[in-house]
Amino acid sequence: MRQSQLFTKTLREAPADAVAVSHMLLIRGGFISQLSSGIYSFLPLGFRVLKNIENYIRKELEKIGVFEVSMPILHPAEVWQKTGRWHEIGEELWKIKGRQGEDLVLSMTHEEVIAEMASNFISTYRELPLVLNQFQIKFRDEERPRGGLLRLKEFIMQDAYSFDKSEKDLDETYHKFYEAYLKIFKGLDLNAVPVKALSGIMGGAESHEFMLPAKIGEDKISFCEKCGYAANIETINEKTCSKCGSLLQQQRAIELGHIFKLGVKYSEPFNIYFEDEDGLKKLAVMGSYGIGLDRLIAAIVEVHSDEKGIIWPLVAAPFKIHLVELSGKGNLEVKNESEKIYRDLTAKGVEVLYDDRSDKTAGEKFADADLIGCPVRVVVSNKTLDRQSVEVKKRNEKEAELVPLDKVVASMI
RNA sequence: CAGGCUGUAGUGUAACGGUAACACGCACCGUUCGGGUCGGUGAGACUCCGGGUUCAAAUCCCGGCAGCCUGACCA
Repeated sequence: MRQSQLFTKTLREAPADAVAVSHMLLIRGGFISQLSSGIYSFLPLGFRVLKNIENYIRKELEKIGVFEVSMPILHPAEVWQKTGRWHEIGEELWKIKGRQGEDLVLSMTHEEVIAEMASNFISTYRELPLVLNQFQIKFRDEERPRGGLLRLKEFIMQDAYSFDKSEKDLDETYHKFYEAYLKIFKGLDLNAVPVKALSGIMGGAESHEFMLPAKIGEDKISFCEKCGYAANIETINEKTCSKCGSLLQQQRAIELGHIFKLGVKYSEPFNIYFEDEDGLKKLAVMGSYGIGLDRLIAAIVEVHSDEKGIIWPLVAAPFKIHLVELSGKGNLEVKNESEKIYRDLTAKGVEVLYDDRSDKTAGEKFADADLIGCPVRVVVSNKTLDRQSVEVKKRNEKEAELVPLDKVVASMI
């Protein structure tokens, strides 16, 4: 993509009301744009990040055998009344009226809808376990949205729902997600720690939250920096790590994901019965598993930035390579060589943001590249061409290196 | 929702109660070209909205609305 044509530009200063680092940088870099409190648009750069993360998570979850679906965000009140959550959940549940005066709910979560749907299809143990996944908008009428993307009224969630034959089978499915989530966060360079948690309005027996230690975090956890052990709700007052014995740190953390063993809380009201091997009718045992993608983006930026801007992990980066040409007004050789590299890399399927702007100085281009934070910056200038090469610098490293022109494309694939 | 803070151009900031200024950004001209070059010209604001006080309100008062921060809940 050519930066000269990119919608939206970077800002030198963050809006005065931005406090969170991620909020400031995402606004300054032109990733998001606020519509109102807790409601944001994704601009081209931000949308690419969102889609990259979504695709990454999708790939990882496909490995544990999920099927992807897409459920409505507009729900008839009846399904929410069936489980009692229509009344149980307070103001946070977004209720609206249809033109006939009928009550509707905006998708706060999808247990009800998936249970309603699954009840029509599950009939035998042979169909279990079943795991359905989606990436869908959630609406929550938050009392107080905050920190840019950290806490929103409307956000995208990866939410999966599992149906098992027994508690024991659910344990297995649950464990698969537990491991998959750890892997997903790790792949995004996030050191998230699982913490045993309360199930809250989701109900069910057991649940784990995946917490990322971060200054801006809203929750407190006891966390061992040595081995990654985190105290759960029962052991929150422990002083030392029960694994390695070192002192636990009280830390603020961001909740990135939450997994639940729901049991039969939803399968019961929706009659999700199946026939088991012995011909007996049994209730399917459910689990649910969710990650907030917008918050995930904010969290990445919170822990991966410096004073100059964002440092995206490879899988999240809007572009893998930021190609910067310093042709000034007239250096055709630099221009032509840059265009060629851009064409060649793009043809090979490499995602390149090409700073072809002719009205910007080198300093501005560098500042923007640092702010936007693509993992690799490639500079083409008369200086580098004198040596028949380009300059390659990783965003998370200090030193740049020269790469010969004839090896550039190959080295980037 | 309770408490607090703040609303001035796209962004950041000014303006004693005297009729809105500066920087960045944007447009144009020239200049410069490896870390936000320099100079010039120009466009851009019913000072959030509604009342009130006053000869006079961005400024003081009241009421709304909006945004942010602190709490609880959550991804």
